[in-house]
Amino acid sequence: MSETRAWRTVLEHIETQLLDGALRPGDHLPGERALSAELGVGRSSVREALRVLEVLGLIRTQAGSGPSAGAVIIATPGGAMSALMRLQVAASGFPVADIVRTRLILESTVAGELAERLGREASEPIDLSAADRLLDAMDSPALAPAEFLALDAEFHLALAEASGNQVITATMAGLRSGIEGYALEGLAHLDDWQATSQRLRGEHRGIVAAIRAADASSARARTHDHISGYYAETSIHH
Amino acid sequence: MSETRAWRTVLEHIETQLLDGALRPGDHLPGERALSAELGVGRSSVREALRVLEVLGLIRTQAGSGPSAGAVIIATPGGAMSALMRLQVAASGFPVADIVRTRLILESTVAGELAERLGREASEPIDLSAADRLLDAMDSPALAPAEFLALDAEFHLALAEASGNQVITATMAGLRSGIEGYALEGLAHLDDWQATSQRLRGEHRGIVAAIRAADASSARARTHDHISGYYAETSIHH
DNA sequence: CGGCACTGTGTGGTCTGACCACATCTGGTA
DNA sequence: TACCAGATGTGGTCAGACCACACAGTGCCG
Repeated sequence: MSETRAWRTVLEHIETQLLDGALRPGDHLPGERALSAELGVGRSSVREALRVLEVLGLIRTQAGSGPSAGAVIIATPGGAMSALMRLQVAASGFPVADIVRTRLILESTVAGELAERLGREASEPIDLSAADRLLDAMDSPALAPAEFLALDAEFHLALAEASGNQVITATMAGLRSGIEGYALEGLAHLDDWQATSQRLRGEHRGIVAAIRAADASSARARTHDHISGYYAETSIHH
Repeated sequence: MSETRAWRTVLEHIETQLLDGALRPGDHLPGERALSAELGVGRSSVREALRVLEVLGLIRTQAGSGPSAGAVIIATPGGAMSALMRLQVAASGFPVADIVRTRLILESTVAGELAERLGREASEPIDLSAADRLLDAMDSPALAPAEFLALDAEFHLALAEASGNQVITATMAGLRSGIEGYALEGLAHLDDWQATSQRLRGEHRGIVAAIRAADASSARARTHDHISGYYAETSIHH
């Protein structure tokens, strides 16, 4: 039973102190070398534990010396840890409907913002060339659904990238990958793939046109309709 | 560009392969020594990254050799998305500004939708009791910034949960954990914490009131102002 | 006397090399 | 054929060595 892995003991030690109140937000942790000696484990094990705590948002590390930035700092109250872990363990797949609704929110907003910015500031030009290129690529005749889907994904991501918000881009990439399978399955069962793909291509161009026209509300609406229509047609339900 | 911490490059490398589909559940990762050589980082850095992935439930490690238990295995069935998001946010270091902008979009929309649904459908009642409870908890006198921050995080998450969209809830949790450290730091440097906390509490109540009044546009605006005001005041910049 | 550059010290960040325990594979033996 | 001891390679861990950085003095110079 004493088979506990070394970094675990470090994690448990800190977690215990957090729950006890011995460590409170804002406190400094002992140095890595001190923890290592105190707990009888190697510094590398201490670091593995600290890395976990850091990624979980419980800790902030800062090199150098001095009071404000010398050691490691607890950044979050104790209960957050188990909560975070539970949350992440419980994540056994999201409902597709939730993914779609989130796409709607994010992408509509992105399209609207692009249009607004393009209308407002000429200083920092918005680069839609990537989107244009993908638009053309999707016009290739006899494109298989899977190939179209890949280009479509790139197109939507290109708009997000044009917006410059890395978080939205990454989130969209994640969402997309989460439903890729469903999306492909939906396309494969379509009655008239040719007609659908033509409609989707038209909608894509409409979105870009609305952005270029600096028509934010149209860009938002077209994006919204494009995505919701897509999932409605491909019969993707929760 | 060598600014990136070594273990992050490992994390990003694996994350990319996961999103690409190059690594699928059940696959074996290269050995720690191989990864170390391949990415040009030390084995200790590889281990720190693997430890994070393990705690996040994305990976299983097993000592020894042989096919079934030799290397490291991707253990995720596909629900890894929230873990991935948290990873992307917390580990790959997004600009704080992007995180804030994404919060603005997501949370404003959530508040607006809650208000709309509360006004429309009486069939499926919206449960705001958790939010109410946290509202009261935040009224405790002499609450330290860190404690307030924890309750604040729970409050915002409670609204997301009330909306029922699991993706948004998970994303918000990830975003939040990604900037917790910065947020705390910002609060610690405030001139008048008492006044600020009182204002924030008032804004919280205003948001909930707007939702209860089924006033979607007000709920959206109040949420937007609350969040953007918060980050403006705490001087959190990218 | 006041400010500024320099040096010392301790921290996290990283790499390397070395063990250990274990699961597996190998090959030889009964 | 059946079985068992060594070879092999993996993750788990440790110790030691640098580096870059942030700070606290220190002391020269204006």
